[in-house]
Amino acid sequence: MTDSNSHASLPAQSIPGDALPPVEQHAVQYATVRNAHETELIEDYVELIGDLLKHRGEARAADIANRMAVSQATVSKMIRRLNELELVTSKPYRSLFLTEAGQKMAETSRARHDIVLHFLRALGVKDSTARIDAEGMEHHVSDETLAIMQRFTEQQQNS
Amino acid sequence: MTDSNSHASLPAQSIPGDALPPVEQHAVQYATVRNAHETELIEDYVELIGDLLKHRGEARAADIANRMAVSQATVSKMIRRLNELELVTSKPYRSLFLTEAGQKMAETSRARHDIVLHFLRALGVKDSTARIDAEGMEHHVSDETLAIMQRFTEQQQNS
DNA sequence: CAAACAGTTTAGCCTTGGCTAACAATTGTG
DNA sequence: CACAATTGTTAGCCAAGGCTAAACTGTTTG
Repeated sequence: MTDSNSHASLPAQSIPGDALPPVEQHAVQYATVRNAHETELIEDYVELIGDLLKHRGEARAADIANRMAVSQATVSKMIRRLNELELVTSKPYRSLFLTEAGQKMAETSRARHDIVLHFLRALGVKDSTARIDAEGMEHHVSDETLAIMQRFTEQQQNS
Repeated sequence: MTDSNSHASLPAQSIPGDALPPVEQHAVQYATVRNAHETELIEDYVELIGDLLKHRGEARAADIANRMAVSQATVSKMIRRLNELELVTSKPYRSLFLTEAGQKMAETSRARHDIVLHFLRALGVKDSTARIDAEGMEHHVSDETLAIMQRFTEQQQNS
């Protein structure tokens, strides 16, 4: 399969997924993924907190624990980290709030998430699957790809 | 799967990414991602070992370390795990080999990886970006979405 | 054939992100 | 208003996946 594209210019490395990439490039791929993993969870929390604030007016640790299917202790520990990172403010036994940095992160994450989700739906993936896939994919989609996904979704809609 | 949209019945949840999903569904999303993370690294190793065997005839720990941009000690430890999981066989100071289970996993991973990579290229993402994104995305794409991606790529090519 | 070098493994450390159990504070109700 | 229920926190455990440093093989070569 897959000579790829037949007509375009593509002077790039392209070619099938056949040969091994050069070591340095390969290393960058893996390092990028590893890196993404470090921020992933943080972003998920911040994004969720943002959503809860928006739709519920408050974000309680218990809510987060339920929605993430994780123990309250885990959430509590995580909130301490988010505090240290100055992404949220929290007084014990009160709702959480996002700092400015937190809000910015929440918006960015939410936007990425929505673009990926809408793209998958536009592609023809059914809703429940799209939601799951989007949750996993969102942290691994580059800006370049994101832009293309968005364009694709728009085209699909005006048709 | 995948009649999808526009005309069909879809009584489903659909609608914008606007409302919060019901708690249980939300929980499943996160749990699925967490789960994927556990196997991700394993799959990456197995896939890479398979590729090295195929293209180089042997898979040495040093190679893996270089390509993954990780220390040799880390690789060594990981190989012990892969051994325990009966995915690879290794004699000390010799090349690695995949067990049957390992080969199967390598092929599956490789196939997923290629589908995602080719899809991204077909979408118009440039090669170097596509490689990075594919590396991160491959573990989070459902079979349903994968099938759709493959179909899309094929259509794109016969045009 | 011994020494140097490259490759591998082991030991021991660190951080993250889970968990349970026990305790503390807040809220809601009889 | 007291006390039960809910919610949050803390302590202490575990596994995974990194790291460096040190020890050990195996191979190459002077």
